[in-house]
Amino acid sequence: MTDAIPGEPSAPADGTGGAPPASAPYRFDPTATAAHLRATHDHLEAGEETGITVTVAGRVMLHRPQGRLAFATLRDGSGAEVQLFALAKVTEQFDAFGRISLGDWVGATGEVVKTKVGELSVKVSSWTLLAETRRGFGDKWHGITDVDTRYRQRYVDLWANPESRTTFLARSRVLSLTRRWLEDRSFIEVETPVFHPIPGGALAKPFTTHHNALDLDLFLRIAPELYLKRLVVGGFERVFEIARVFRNEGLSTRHNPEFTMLELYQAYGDYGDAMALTEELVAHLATELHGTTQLTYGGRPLDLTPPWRRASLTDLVEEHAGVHVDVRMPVEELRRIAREHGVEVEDDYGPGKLLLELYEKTTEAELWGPVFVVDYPKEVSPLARDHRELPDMVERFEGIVAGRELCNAFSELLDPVEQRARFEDQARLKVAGDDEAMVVDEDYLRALDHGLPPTAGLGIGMDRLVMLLTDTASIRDVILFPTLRPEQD
RNA sequence: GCCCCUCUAGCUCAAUUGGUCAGAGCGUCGGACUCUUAAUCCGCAGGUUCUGGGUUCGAGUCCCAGGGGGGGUACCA
Repeated sequence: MTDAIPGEPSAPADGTGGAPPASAPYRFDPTATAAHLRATHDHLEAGEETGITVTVAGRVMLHRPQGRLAFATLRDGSGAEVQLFALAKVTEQFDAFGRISLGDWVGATGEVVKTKVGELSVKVSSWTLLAETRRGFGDKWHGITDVDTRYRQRYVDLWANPESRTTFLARSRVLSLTRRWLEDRSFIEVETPVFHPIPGGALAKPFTTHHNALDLDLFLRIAPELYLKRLVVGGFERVFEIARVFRNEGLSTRHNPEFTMLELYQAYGDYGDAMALTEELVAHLATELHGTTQLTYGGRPLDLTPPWRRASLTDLVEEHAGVHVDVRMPVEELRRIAREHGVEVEDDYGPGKLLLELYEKTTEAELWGPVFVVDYPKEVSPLARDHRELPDMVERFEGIVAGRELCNAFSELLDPVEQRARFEDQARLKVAGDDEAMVVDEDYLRALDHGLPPTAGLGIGMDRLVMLLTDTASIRDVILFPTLRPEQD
């Protein structure tokens, strides 16, 4: 209805004009959604009228004024579209209806009908402009394909590209279904601090910030793990948190500096329970979203049907690198094997680190999965409990799905004395220059002193899980507002 | 951090080997039209070709630097 000014706001400096129009109502009461109308009135014959009056509201996606008639296609929050059908004889302010612009928000009241050619419509008796667009709305056929615009102006992407909308609705469902599924199994959802005085629970570089009143340096959490286990000590036997975590690392199609991690802890369980829980949860989500656990990802089949394969890390290395390795081999031999397989090694790598490097460089990328990679070296797993059979190993697994890590879990380390020793090993690495190593968390050790029962712990990258379930290639396609460099004028 | 690719009206895209090439469709604005479906038809407006240098008689096109974005790699769960 107004001049859409390309690129720049057109509103006069005095603040008059522009959206929303002065005439916009303060509230509006739609009585039906487009999806509802389609579901209930699709059977109408062409030309049939119902006598039923409804009020709808949404954004104008197409507009076809035609003399004494005018049509507009309205899309609303239901994601569906319904046609508005205006006639000079029937519709109030008919002339103005003919000047609606693509992208305007319109509310309209009228009878549910099908036009002579069979299009379900609201025959508009009265209508109101709820907001007008002052920016061009994008190509009505191609939508918005420029990825910069899609990420920076998600509000445009969501309207212009239905598949984007579908993906984010799927994300919302995944979170909702996950909560319900866990609550049905007696897990309670908790919230733990985002500000940590000591970064912990994972090996990663933190963001730092400062609290002025306390004159205190704080870290944005890299994982909620240590707080959640404190809650198990406190008697919350099954807890979970859907936690935004922050890691000061590179960006990629699989990495965003802030991302969402589901962590859960289950008292009296071990890592075998965590595997069962993981595969059941993921299968449940796939079934709810797609009606099947047989999916495709990036054009490749992906069968999420439980049970998933379980294979030890060392067996997988043998399978893919063709070499038998064991964490108890002499460190020189492991170093030689690693070098032979083109793995760059540092002098201070112990046997466990060498084994992990060998696995990550030769094997991990070859795995499509789903597969649980089971049993990791103690040296690289400071929070996991000693393996009940294998020396120098811990009860830990990672789930690899579609060639990438989806989750990480273990039988939790319970013993405060052992935990202190692990922390101190980490602290030595930190001093030696490893800025991802952990530091000693005295309060966490004190919590363990109070007694942590046998506990299974699990962390799932929810962004990556949503990628799997929506068949999207980049994590930016499942994060509404991904981290980008700021625009500059 | 490093490497490669990319950036033209609001949107989607064109512009032989550097040579009136700055264009089209859609959208916007104005007009016509009583059942349209990406409606159709007529008309107007709309660009510092990401920015800044350079080479050249001549640069959207080639070179350099910077910026945004994408992909890969490194680091990284």
